[in-house]
Amino acid sequence: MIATRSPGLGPILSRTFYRRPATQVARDLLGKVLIHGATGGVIVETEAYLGLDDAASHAYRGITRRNAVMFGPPGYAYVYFIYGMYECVNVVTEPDGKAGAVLIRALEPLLGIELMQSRRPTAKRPRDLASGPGKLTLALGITRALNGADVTKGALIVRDRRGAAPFEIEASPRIGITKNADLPLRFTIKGNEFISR
DNA sequence: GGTAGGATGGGCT
DNA sequence: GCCCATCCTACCC
Repeated sequence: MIATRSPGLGPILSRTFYRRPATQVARDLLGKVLIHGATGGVIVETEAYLGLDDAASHAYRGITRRNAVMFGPPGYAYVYFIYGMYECVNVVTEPDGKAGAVLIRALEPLLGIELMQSRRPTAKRPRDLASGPGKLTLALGITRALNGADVTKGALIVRDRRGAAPFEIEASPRIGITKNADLPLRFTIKGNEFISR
């Protein structure tokens, strides 16, 4: 089902949008468009990661060199390296000084699809291009060089969308974690075929 | 349709 | 030295 596809990009999301609780931002990012350079897609799956109270969060044990961006001002990218091979992208939420971020887990490809395919030669079908946090960073060319980048301006941005069909939000447990794994902090566009599972 | 196992290296105890 | 906010291939229904 392609419930979200239709043209009409709106304005870039403001810093105020991100200066809110991670759980709220995670829900509200669904249906928005993540863009890097000539490539981009509709956000169809997110996860909220909280701060010092969330054992699954990189921020749980306090500030370190890796996670420092999560403790800074909202509206910046937190990109980290995982499993020796992949990178994942978050947007930082909450006011400056309070840790929180939203992991972008899946996109419905929208812009620069041919370029994404060339970056993801193992993808057999469009739904495999960006249906996972490591896949979408490859498809969009997002690397750790973008850690700390301002997502309210520049090459990596999130834009609103006009004229998209309405959708339902489904909440479920976060994927791939073992600690604090019961909370329903994963959000998906219900029925969308581009989610990670 | 489904899943088990391996790849691969930074981060932190 | 162990733990990962993962993905792909091979193999089995």
